[in-house]
This record gives sequence, C-alpha cells and structure tokens, in this order.
Amino acid sequence: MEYSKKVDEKWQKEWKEKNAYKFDINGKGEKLYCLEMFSYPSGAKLHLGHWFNYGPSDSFARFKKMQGYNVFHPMGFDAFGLPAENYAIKTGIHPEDSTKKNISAMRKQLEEMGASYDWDYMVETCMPDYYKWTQWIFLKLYKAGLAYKKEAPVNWCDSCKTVLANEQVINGTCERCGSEIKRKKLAQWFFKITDYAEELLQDLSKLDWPESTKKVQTNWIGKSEGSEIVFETTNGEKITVFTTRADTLNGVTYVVLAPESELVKKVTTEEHKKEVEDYIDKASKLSEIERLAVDKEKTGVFTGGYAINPVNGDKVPIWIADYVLEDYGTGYVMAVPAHDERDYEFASKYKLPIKEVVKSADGEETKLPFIEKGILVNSGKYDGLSSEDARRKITEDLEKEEKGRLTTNYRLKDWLVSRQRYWGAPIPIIYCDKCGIVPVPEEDLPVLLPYDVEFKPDGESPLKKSKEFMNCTCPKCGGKATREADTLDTFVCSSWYYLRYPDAKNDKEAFNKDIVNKIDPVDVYVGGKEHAAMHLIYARFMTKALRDLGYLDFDEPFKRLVHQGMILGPDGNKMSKSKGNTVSPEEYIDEYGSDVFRMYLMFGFDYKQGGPWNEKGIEAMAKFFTRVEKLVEDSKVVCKESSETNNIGDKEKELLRTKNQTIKLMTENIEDFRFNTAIARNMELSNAINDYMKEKEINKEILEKTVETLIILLAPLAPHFAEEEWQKLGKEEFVYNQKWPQVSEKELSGGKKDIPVQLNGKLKFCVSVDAESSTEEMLEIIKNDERVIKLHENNNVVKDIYVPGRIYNIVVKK
RNA sequence: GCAGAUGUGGCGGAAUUGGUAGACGCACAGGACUUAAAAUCCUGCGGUGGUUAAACACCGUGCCGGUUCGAUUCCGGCCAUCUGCACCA
Repeated sequence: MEYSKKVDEKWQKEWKEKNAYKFDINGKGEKLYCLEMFSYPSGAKLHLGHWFNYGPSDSFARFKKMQGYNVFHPMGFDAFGLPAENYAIKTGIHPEDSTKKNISAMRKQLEEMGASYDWDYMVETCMPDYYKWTQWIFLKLYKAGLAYKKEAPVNWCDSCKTVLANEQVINGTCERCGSEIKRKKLAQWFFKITDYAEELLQDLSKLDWPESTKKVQTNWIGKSEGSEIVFETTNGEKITVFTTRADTLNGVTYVVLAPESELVKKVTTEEHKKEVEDYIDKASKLSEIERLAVDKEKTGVFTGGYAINPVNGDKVPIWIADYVLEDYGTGYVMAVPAHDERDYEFASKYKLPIKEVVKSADGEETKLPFIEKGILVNSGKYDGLSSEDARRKITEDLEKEEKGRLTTNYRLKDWLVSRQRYWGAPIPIIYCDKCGIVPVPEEDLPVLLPYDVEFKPDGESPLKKSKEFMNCTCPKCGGKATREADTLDTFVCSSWYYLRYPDAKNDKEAFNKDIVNKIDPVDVYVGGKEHAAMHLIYARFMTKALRDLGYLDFDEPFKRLVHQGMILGPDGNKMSKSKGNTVSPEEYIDEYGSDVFRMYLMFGFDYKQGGPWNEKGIEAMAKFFTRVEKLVEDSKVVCKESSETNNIGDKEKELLRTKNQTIKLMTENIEDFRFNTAIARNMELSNAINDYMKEKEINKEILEKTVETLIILLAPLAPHFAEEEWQKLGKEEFVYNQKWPQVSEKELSGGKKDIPVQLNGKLKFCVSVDAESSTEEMLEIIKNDERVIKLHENNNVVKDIYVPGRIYNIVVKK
C-alpha cells in the first residue's frame, strides 16, 4: 500500500497487538533512559511544538533501541497549573474535567504520532496516586529542615482581590481588570535550595549538558566571595551589609536599605516618616526587573537615621532606595560612590559626599567612579595595600571586634513553593492553636484536593472557602485545627517525576529504591532551553535532597541534556493565539501521514535551533517517500529482469562505499540529534541506489542488501513507512527489531580522493589521488602534477604547505 | 537592565580540530515524455565581469579591524534579531 495515514493506522494496530514497545526492566542490553520533558495538557490537541519535541526524540529512542540498548521511554502529563484554573474561571469548566479530557485527547494523538512509549508507565501529576507522593516528599523535606515558612511578597490586585503570577502582571497592572498591582507580604513555604548552592554549582562540571545552559545555571546560582560588615546605627540597631569590596570601606559615605526591610521603621525619624512611607508604597508597585534596570533613574529618600562606619567611625546617613533588593545579600548596602557606578549616580543626584579610596595600580589618573581594583588611599593604616589584600585585612581586623567576617554569597534564592491557588497539590500541613504547625502524618496522605470548591478570585485562597477541607482535627492533640490552604508550585510536581516513571504504579512508596537506582538517572533528557534555570535546577536540587535523605544513590538526575529549538510562526514570531500565527499539525498529518510530517520536521530544521514554520518542503518530503517506494519496487524488478553478475567491480565498490559512509554518518548524526543531515545522507544513499540500478549488469545480492540497509536506516525516522516497505521486501519481523547496521571498514575504504591545491590560500584546482595511499605517495603525485609544476615555475614560491589528506597550499611572494 | 544564544544563496539549511563555502532539499530555468497539462525523468543554478561556448578573473558567510600560508570557524569592537529573568509550564 502507498504511504498515507492508513499505513500509520495499520502498523499502530500491529504494534499494539504484539506489544512492540513493552519495557522489560530485566531486558537484554544496557539500559538507556531516554526522556522528553513531559507536557502540560494545555489543550485537546498537540501543537507543532509538541511534535517538534517528541517526534525527533522518539526517533532517537528508536535508534538506540535498534542499537541494542534496553530503552526506557515513558511519557506523562504535568497536569496541575494556572492555565486550567484560568480557563475554569472563564468558562466554568472544572480544571479536573478539562485536564482529564485534554490528557486523553493528547495521549491519543501521541499514539497517532507513532511514538514508542510504554504507556504502562504513564504519570499524571494531578492524580492522587501521584500527588500523594509529592506531598510525602514535602513532609520529608519539612522534617529534614529543608522546608520552612517565612514572609515573602506576592503580586496583589486590590480590585480582583487575588494574587497574580508575574505573567498576569502587564506593565504593573492586572491583566484582568487593568488596575495597578501592589506587592504584598504573605507567610509562605520555601524549600531550602540555597543549602545546595555550592554542590549545584560544583556538579555542573559532571554533566554532559550544553555549555550555555551550564552558564545560565552558574549565573543563576551567582556565587560571589565577599564580606559581611556590621554598621551600628546611632540608635543602637545593627545593619549588616554584604560587600565584595571591603577594601573600599573607608569610602563609604552613606548606607542604603531595601525599602521593604524591617529595619527601615527602626531607623526612620519622626520627621522623615511620611516621606519614607510614601516611598515604600511607590516601590511596592515596581517589579524586580524594573527596579534593577540600570538605565532607570535612581530614586531614594533619607530616613533621618545615621550609622557608624566600623573602620573609621564616620557617621553616615541611612537612606532607602529601590535599587537595593531585600532578597539579595542582606538587603542592606554600604554605598561607596567613588567606586561603584550605581552609588556614584545616586550620590551625584542627591548631593551626597564622594570619597576616593582606591587609585589605579599603574599610577594613572583615575576618573570616578573607578570600579576596578587598585591601591588604597585615604584609608589610614590600609593605605598602600592592594585591593585584594585590603579586602582580607580589613575584614579580618573587623572580625576581631565581631563586626565583620569573610563570607560567600549566592544570588540563588530559596524556592518559594506556596501558591494561593486551587489547581495544585495541597500542602500537607495542619495549623493547631495549641501545637502550632503540625505536618500531616504520612499514613493520612494524600490530602485530597476537594472537587467542589469555589475557585473564582475573591480575596481568599480557593481552598480556604471549603469548610469541609479546612476544618480538621490536630493529629497531635486531637483538638480543632485547620489545614494549610495553599497548594504547591507545579515545579514541585515536575521536580521528581523522572523518579516516579520507572515505578509508576507503586502504591507503597514514591518509588522503590532498587528500581530507581537501576533505571535512573535519565541518560538523555530532551526539552526546551526555557527550562535552563528553573525546572532543571529544581530537579537537580530534589535529586540531591532525596539522596541525602537516603532514598536514592545518585547525585544528578539528567546525565545528558539536549535542547530542541522552537518552531516560530511563519512570521518569525513565537506562535501565540493572540498573534494569530499558530500552525496546527493536524491537517498535514491527515493529508500526508505522520511519518512525512515527522521527517519534514527533522529535515527542514536544525533540531537544536528551530526556526520559522514554512510548509514548502513538506510536499518534497512526500515525494521522497514516493521515490523510496518506487526504488523498492524497481529493485525487485531489476533483480528479476536485469542480467546478473557476481562481480564486485568499481560500481559495486562505489555503492558499498556510499552505503557504509551513510551508515557511519547517520549513526553519528542521530547520536548528536542532527536529524537534518542524517536524512540528507539517507537521500544520498537512495540516489546512489537509483544510479546503480541503471547499470546493465546488476549484482543482485549487493543491491538487495543495500536496499534493506536503506530501509533499516529509515526505520527510526519514519517508523510506519519503514515497516511497510520492509514488509514489501518480504520480511516478517518488525523492522524496528532489526539491528542497526555496522560499518564495514573494508567496504568503506578505497576510492579516489580530491586534494585541493591552493595558491596563497585560494583554491586553484584539485588533484585526484587514491584515498588509501600513504602521505608520501600522495605528496609525490601532487608535486608531479603538471599544474602544480606550472604554478611553481610561474611564481616566486616562498614555501609549500601540505596537510596530509586535506590540502596543499603554495605560498608565493608577489 | 542582567543573562544566554543567533546572523551563510531567492528559501530551509551543510561545512570534522582553522583546510575545496553552499552537502541534501525547496524554488526557479531549460530539455525529454504528453494532443496538452499534471506527475515523472535529465541538465543547469551565489554574485559580477568575461567568452559563440568554455577557460578564466574578481567579489562573497551581519558590519569594521586583527591573528594566520589559509578564517563561516579564533581574538577585539560594533549592529541586528531571538530567548529567559525566580508565581506560565
């Protein structure tokens, strides 16, 4: 049958009946855990992005299976989250209903793609049998001191009476009603990811990940070595600042506090109170990105308070300013306008003194602000020291008076996991008037998310409105108690799902330790680079925390990481419904079949790069399929009708060389997720076979074997199509169960090779040599080539450069 | 703003460690087949100049400069575009 959607259906049915993709944990071959980031069931249909992520990486998994690995390739759904809840608010359809519907539709489509998942291992994070264990992990972290509660700001819309996600805040206003948002503090749960900052940083070197992603994580962790220094205020408070430049301490002319910090109230004088409060109110309306923008004019106000510089006793004013952030460093900054750009700008604007304490080491005139390191001046006994020495010496001296210490600071913040939302895993905590915070006993898990809840925004967490959910008895004292009303960030669910897959149906534990140690860590993880920082760092943290708690024996969840690119709309912009530039895969699949579509995605784009959608080439891919069908037919006819030879002449040798070259390159390319070039090589082989079939005499055996190889090489890339053609070749086994071919070095060798000859680096002509001849032999042939001799005669030759087997360059003087 | 990428023909994209720039394909043009068209097959295809045709010459990987016998690749400086920035997943 000619390739179409019908062929897809035929083989999907066959695969299902014969259980072709069943994973056997004790199966033959080295285990290989091949995982794609699971998807959020955002709609009833797979979009182009899903196809681009899952199609090619399924081909990779199939390739590995054919190479003899015992491939574990599961799929699931990251099902909790904001969009389902928003959709529910808009339409009244319950998140659980819409999510379940979407999951079953998406699963059906993934099956239609022909992906080789073993669905017996599916996980759905919104199901109690999964989130029970998410809650269990929360309890384990809590008991280990890795989950704690503290105040933190949220985006608050006063008119909708609800907390907003950052993405719901548009230019400082609420996306729903347009009113201005404010930052408001709430008591919320955190995971202590900062405890692992150093290990998360160090272990990056162990990982086979893209360097750019490692860099993102390095910057996200943001390690800096510096000092903590204590300034006492004139009214007896202590201000501990963090600085990497303790050497400039003598140049401090004021101190700045983050507007939100607790200390502000304590240092502000009656006279400045009004001004300070107004400023704090204003700052609460800005996002962090807006506040940090260097091009934004610095603002701030004087609190009326003063602090004493511990190194020289200077009395310096205390200001508040929004360029200081509460959650970086200590939230307090010593300002050295002479040696910091932001401080300089601020001091200039507010006419604060500027005191120079570092000069350039090479004695050159310095222009302020001078932010480089140098030699100290105006610093009393520290004059003449280098910045580096002074930094240490000053801190050590202060340490004796308990006013300073060397310390390491990380930009990484603890992970805020509380969400004031309905559609998430309830946090398994109970509040008792007598006993305080009480964790839900493990045997009482899961804390079920109630179905019947009013989740429309009206100022309260949705769960708070369910009396049935909220009211409970204290597990400790048996008295009346209430539940935590917040749910967990969906990143918590996705930070451990790769551990659940291998033991997805376990109802006694989150996962069996032996099984998880056998199947995890993930060998190849495929997903978008938008996850470079958050998901990928949270998952690493979770693995390390669970290791320390004794539940698993490895340090890192994902050994190798590959990012697929993004398919943009035809206009070059990110696809979005609002821009009206979305492209739906469905019509293409109905028209051409899933393999043509998958092959086109692989051939038409660089997998790691992506690019704007363009449907032009899809027709061409369909034609390639037709050519291969014709090739298979023709080869049968040719074998019957042409005169036969047993000779292995030049033509045969050439065909065999192309075949082996194709095997070699396709193996390398697929291994490296370079599907576009892998398919190009496959096309070359099919062209070579067609050429060979035009010969008068045909070596039947070589032709047949080469056609078989062509189809086997195609099998991971176009699985249904390859099965169909394989069957046409009279085979009964699945082509998917064939061994991936090996390169024959013998058949690969031989032939001619063109060595380019250059004149001053510019190509003149090529000299043809035997590929197998030695360096000396080649050199001999090149040197004696007429054209080379002529070049020597006609030019003032300085020297010849020969890179064996690569290039021959004649350098001449003009 | 900070951070991370990317930039190659008309288009998608190739090019090992610094070694023939443009593989493979699309589009286009010419030809074969056909009453004709489609499909298919064959040939050509970076630009400019040159020639009856070739040969050949020069230019060419965002822009400017550097290192090198030789740079799409390495270095410095610009420009443009895309992505992420901690409550989207």
